[in-house]
Amino acid sequence: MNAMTLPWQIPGHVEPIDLSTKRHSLFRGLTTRQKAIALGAFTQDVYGDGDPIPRSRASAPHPEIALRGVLRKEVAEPGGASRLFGLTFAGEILSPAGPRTAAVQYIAMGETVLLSCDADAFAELVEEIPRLRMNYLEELQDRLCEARRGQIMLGRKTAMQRVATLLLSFWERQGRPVEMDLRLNRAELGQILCLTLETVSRQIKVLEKAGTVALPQPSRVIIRDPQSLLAATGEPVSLRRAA
Amino acid sequence: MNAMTLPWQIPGHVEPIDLSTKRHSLFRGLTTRQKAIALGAFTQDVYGDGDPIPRSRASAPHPEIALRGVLRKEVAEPGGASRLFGLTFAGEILSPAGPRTAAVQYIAMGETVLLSCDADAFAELVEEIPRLRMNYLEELQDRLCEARRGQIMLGRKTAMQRVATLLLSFWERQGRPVEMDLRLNRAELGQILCLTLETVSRQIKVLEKAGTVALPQPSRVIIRDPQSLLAATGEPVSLRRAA
DNA sequence: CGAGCTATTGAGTAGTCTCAACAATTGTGG
DNA sequence: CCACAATTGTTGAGACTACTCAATAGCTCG
Repeated sequence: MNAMTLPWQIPGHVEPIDLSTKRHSLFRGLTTRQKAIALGAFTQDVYGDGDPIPRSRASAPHPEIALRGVLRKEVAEPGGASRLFGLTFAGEILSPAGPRTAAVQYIAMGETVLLSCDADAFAELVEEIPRLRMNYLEELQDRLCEARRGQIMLGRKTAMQRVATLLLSFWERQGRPVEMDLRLNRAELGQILCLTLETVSRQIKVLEKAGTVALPQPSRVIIRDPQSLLAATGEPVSLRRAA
Repeated sequence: MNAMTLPWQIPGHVEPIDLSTKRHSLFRGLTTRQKAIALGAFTQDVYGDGDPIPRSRASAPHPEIALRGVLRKEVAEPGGASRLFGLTFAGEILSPAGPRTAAVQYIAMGETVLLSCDADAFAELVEEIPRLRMNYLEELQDRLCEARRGQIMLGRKTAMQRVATLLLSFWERQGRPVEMDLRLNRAELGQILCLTLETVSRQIKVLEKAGTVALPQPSRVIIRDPQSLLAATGEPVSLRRAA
C-alpha cells in the first residue's frame, strides 16, 4: 500500500547500531558491564516493508525497541478494518504487547530493525539489574504520557494546531532532518489526526503559503521556520536546542 | 470548589474492605497465602474532601488502589491552572507516579480510602511473587488502553457520543447504581470531554427528552435505557451482563 | 428576600465535514 | 516514447456541528 519511491535510508549505509543501542534511555544509568549483560539478552530482527511485528500476547510485557526504520502503529477497528494511529521511529520503544493491548499492531515500513528481549529473559535480567526495571517502567510511563498528550491534542486543538503538532513531532523524533519524508499520504495523516484528508491538505497548504514549510513533493517537507511552526501548534513551550 | 451537598456514601455505612481488596485484579491468580503476604505490605490511608494525594516522584512506580470514594484526576496546564481529565472510582488503580507523570495529580472527592505500597516494599514483594509483577504490568497496560480509548473518543466522537460514553462509563465503573451522582458540574464534564458546558447541558437534555436517562437533579442521573445509551455512544459492542 | 452559583436555552458564528470537480503524479502497456 | 488508467493531492461550495455570547431559570444559603 505504501511502496516507497525514495528509500528512508540509503541502502548500504547502515547506522552503527551498537552506539545507538547503548545510548537508548532504557539502558541509562547502567554500568558498561551491566549494559553488556543486558544487550546479550536482546536479539535483533529485521523486517521488510509491510511485515507485521509478531507479538506474544500471553506472556508478560517485555521491551522492544525500533533500531532502524519506521513502524506503523495500527489499531483494529470494530468493523474489522485497521486504523493508523501513529508511527514509531528509530530509537523509540514499542508499547507493550499483552492481552489488553491485543488490538494494537505494529507494521514495518521499509526495512526495519527491531531490538527485543523475550519476557522470561527480561524477567531474569531485571532480577540482576533492578535499574533496568525502573527504566522500563519509566518508558511505559512515557507511553502513557504520550497517549495523554495525544488525547489533549485531539480534544482541544484545531485542525491547524493538530497538523503543526504532527509535523513538529515527526521532525523532532527523526532528529530534525533538513528534508523530511512523511511516509504517509493525506488520508493516513488524517487518520492519525482525526481529520479528513481534505482538511489535512488545506492546513499543510496554508503552512506552505505562509513560508513555514516547503513541499518539494507532497509528502516531503522542509521545515523552514520551526518557531513559526511551534507557534502554530498552540503550545506555549519554547523549542529546545537541538541535542 | 466541589463541596458535596449529597454524600457519595452514607457515613457510617462502610463497605467490607477486605473483600473488595482481595478481589482486586492486582491480586488475581495469587494463592491465599500470597495474597496475605502481599496485603501485609500495603497500607490504607484515608483522605478528606479536596486532599491531594501525595505521590513520590523520585522512586520507581508502585501500586495505589482506590478502595472507597472517588478521586479527581487533574493535569497541570501550562498556564498554571489545573484541568480535570477524569475520575478514579473505587476499585481502580491509580496511574503510576514518576518523573514523567509529575503533572498528573489526584485529589480526593469526599472521604476516600487508598490502598498503597511503597516502591521498595513492592520491589521486594514482586521478588517473592512474580505473578504480582505481571498483574501490575497488566494494570499499567490497562491505563494505556484507557488513555487510547479516550483519545479515540475525543478525536472521532460527536458531542452526543462523548456525553453518552462518559455517562455509561461512570455508570459501569460504579457498579451500575440505580441512581448515579455525577459529582461534577457541567463545566467539569466539559473539561473531561473537551466540550463547552453549554454543549454538555444540551446533550444531556436531549438524552433526558428521549427517555434514555432521567434527571432527579442536574447532577444525579438514572439510566433508564442502557441499550439506548449504548447506541448513543456510537460503539457497536453489546452491553455485557452485569457481573 | 436577594446574592451567588449552576443549569438551561436561544441566536449567530467559526471551523470542519461532505460532496464534487479537477490537477498532479505514478505506473502500465503498447 | 506516448496514451491511458489509477492513485494521490488540491480546491471550491454548501451543510452541519459545536462554540461564543447572551439572557433567563432554578436552586442554595445567608
